[in-house]
Amino acid sequence: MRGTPAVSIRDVAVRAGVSVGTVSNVLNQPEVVAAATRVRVLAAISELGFVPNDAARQLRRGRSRTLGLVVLDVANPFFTDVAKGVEYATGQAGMAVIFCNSDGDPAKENAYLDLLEEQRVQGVLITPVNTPINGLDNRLHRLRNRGVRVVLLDRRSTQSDLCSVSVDDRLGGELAMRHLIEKGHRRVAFVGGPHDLEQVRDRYDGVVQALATFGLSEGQHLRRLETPALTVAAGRDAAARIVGTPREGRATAVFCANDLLALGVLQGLTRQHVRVPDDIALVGYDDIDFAAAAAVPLTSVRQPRASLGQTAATLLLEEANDPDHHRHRQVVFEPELIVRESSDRPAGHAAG
Amino acid sequence: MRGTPAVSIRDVAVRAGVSVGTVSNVLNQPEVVAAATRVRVLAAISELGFVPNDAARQLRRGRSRTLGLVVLDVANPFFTDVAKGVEYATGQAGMAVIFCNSDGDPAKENAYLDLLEEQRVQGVLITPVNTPINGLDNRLHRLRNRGVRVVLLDRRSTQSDLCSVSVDDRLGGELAMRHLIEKGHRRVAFVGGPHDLEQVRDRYDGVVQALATFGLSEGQHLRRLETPALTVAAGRDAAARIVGTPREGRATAVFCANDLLALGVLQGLTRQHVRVPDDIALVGYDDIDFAAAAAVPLTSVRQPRASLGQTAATLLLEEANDPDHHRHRQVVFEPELIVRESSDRPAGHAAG
DNA sequence: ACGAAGCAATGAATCGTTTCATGGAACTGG
DNA sequence: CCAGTTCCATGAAACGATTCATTGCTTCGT
Repeated sequence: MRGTPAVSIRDVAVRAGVSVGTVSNVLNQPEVVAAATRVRVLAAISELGFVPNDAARQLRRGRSRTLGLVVLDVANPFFTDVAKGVEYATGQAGMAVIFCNSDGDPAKENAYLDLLEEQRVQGVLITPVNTPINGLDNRLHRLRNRGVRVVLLDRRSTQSDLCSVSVDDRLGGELAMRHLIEKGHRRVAFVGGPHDLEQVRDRYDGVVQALATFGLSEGQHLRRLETPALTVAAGRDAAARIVGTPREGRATAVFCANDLLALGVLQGLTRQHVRVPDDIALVGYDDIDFAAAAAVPLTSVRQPRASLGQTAATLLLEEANDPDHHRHRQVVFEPELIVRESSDRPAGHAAG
Repeated sequence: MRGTPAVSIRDVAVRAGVSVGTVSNVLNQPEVVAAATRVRVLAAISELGFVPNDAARQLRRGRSRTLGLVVLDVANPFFTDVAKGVEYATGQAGMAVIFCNSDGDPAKENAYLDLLEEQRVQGVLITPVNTPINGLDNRLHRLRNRGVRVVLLDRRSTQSDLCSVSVDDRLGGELAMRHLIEKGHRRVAFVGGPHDLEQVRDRYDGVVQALATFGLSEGQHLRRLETPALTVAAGRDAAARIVGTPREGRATAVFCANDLLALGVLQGLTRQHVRVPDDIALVGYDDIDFAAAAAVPLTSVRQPRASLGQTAATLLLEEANDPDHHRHRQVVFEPELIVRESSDRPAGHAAG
């Protein structure tokens, strides 16, 4: 009942009446083996149900067939979509992904990096917990020195000695704000925070940029509501603050630094019987699946999530396959504004 | 610049002036090594930055330190939460998880199982694409015969030779329906499908059971709307059908087989200016995070997702650590009704 | 008919660990 | 002082694959 003793390449060799080297050749470079022999070996493999032991192969070859993906939160749809992109690219190349969840905790991140190093992964795709300000953090640096390739995910590498794949957050903010301005909104609230998150800052800068483009002053047309986190609860609170202000000075549109905030704002507004988009327009960021699924479908800035993952994986494989000619690249994707009902009405046309 | 040649246990041995066996002992059973020696070896390890090669260890030991998790969809919050539970349990035990996404495609599932077999994983936690009607499907059977332990996730094993971890869907349906009946609803729509999904059927059966408990007839009080899938779009369509029926005969409450459907129904109703819960009460299933985040917070049946994953992993580790005394178990969790605003109003009290 | 060349297959060495039989040193008690 | 224990450390074998120098056959050209 307990597992049958594992079948090794040696058993296959015996069964097929050839040497182990030949079996290995059938597996790895079938073209050098005579057709008749190959057929015989394949038959033996299938009769015995032989499955190669990857540990042995890896040991001999010196490198593994896997790569690590370290994200901040598995439960975040953003990262699962990125993961799908990674999976797609690696699947094509016959590689496996070890999916790790740092949960934003540096200790967990470290533990996973250790594990990945023990696994001798070909490389690591990572959204680091601590944004590497000046080049890489020590830990990642050490990894690289050991021959583990590193690609930053959703983070822009400031140094050119490292591949990175990110999205232009400034542009995203600008797109969203231009849309609201064009719809006629002149009092807009920006909801997001903490403001020292690079992504929040960049999106805000884009907003300011859009105002400038239209010759509108920041002080007069923009109100910034800082939140303690990018969560639904924080959005709900922000909505309360917005509704709390007298109607005359109240923003006619809200742009949130991510969709969770926007969903929270929507919930808060709904609770206070403020209608979206009739009374207040709403724009989110990320275009997670639930943005389109909201009670009022949410306008949002879409990031090419799957492409992010796929490109990151491709860069890594590229470097792995030809380390000598590899030039590190910093790929920056452009986000796209998806207009839906939550902002699709000219400002000030509240239908009673 | 390219990676330094890897440091092996032999280098550590030389540096510390001991034999390789001793270094290995420091790593695996420190207590048998004299304190002074141990200190010296540990110093050498840290000076050289030695990281053990897991492939070699695995090859020698014959088993790996990893386990596979195969789910139907990484992007589904249900599975990511399960994954978190798995991760928690395995992290405790110092094991790694290879997270695989079958996407409901038998071919992908198969490819991943091959890969996991090559990795010689200790075991596999899987929600199989094809529900194993009579015991295991061939593929999983073969795996088991090879010594790979298998635990079914979110599927009940009908045979006692296999561990499984699932949730009582019938009870979940019953809880939801009792709640609606107690709130005074007497015309309820059940939205879900396709009806040959076991989970949909079980939840429906629970609903019928609840009606019976209250002595209410199925024909008179229940209307079943079958959907082609458990998606937001399908929910939206269902809402249109509900709103399409004349007010007198219209359901006063809707129970959806999952939260995606419920969110779709909510969207559809909102679009038609039907208010929830004032005009129609709404109950979902799964209690995904976005249920609480909906414009009208959704009542839903919560499944202990993380516990599912954690328990599955624990069962597997248990079996792995002591195969001889292991008794296969089929764990069935109880779901819990989380009442929120979407159903928290007595029937027929529409506020104008 | 003989040497060269080409093609297939061989089998030993190797990767980095763990494991375990063996050995030596240091103690113990009589 | 010796036999018996205990305690540590040693070093070679083994895990299952890949790799490559070597060998054995054919075939070909002359």
